[in-house]
Amino acid sequence: MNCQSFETESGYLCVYEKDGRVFKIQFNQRCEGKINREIATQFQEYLEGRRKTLDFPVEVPGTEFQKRVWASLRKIPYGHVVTYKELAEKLKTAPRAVGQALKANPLPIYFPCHRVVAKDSIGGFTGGIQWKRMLLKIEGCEF
DNA sequence: GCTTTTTAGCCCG
DNA sequence: CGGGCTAAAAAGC
Repeated sequence: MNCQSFETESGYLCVYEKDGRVFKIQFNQRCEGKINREIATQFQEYLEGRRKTLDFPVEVPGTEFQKRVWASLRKIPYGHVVTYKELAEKLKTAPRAVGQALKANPLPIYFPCHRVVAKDSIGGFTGGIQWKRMLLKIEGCEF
């Protein structure tokens, strides 16, 4: 596992890689370099199973609805899963709309969309269902 | 702008 | 399995 941080024209970028797959994470301008390295460390610790929550300030682009859904993801406890339907009921919307919003998740792991599964299956995950399985496994959740 | 299609779901027969 | 429901976003007009 490798995790690095860079400065780019639009903000800071954190890249982490495992098993040949790459996640790229973009941060807003307000993140200090010091905080940025701290963030990279948080991701690394999470992937090694030594950290349960990621916590740092971030601003992501999205509609009001999407941001509301993403925020709600962070209330799902570590190692716990909910279904699209349960989340939809909580947010007073429809399961498919939740799926749409999760698909647009700009910051996986920080917004733990892998903790949302379908009623009778694991559901989807952008960039590979293997990631979802792996992340759940890290959290000790066999699915 | 307004209309149609698409979607990481779900339920019923 | 196959349709019908559904809300949001994207694509089409």
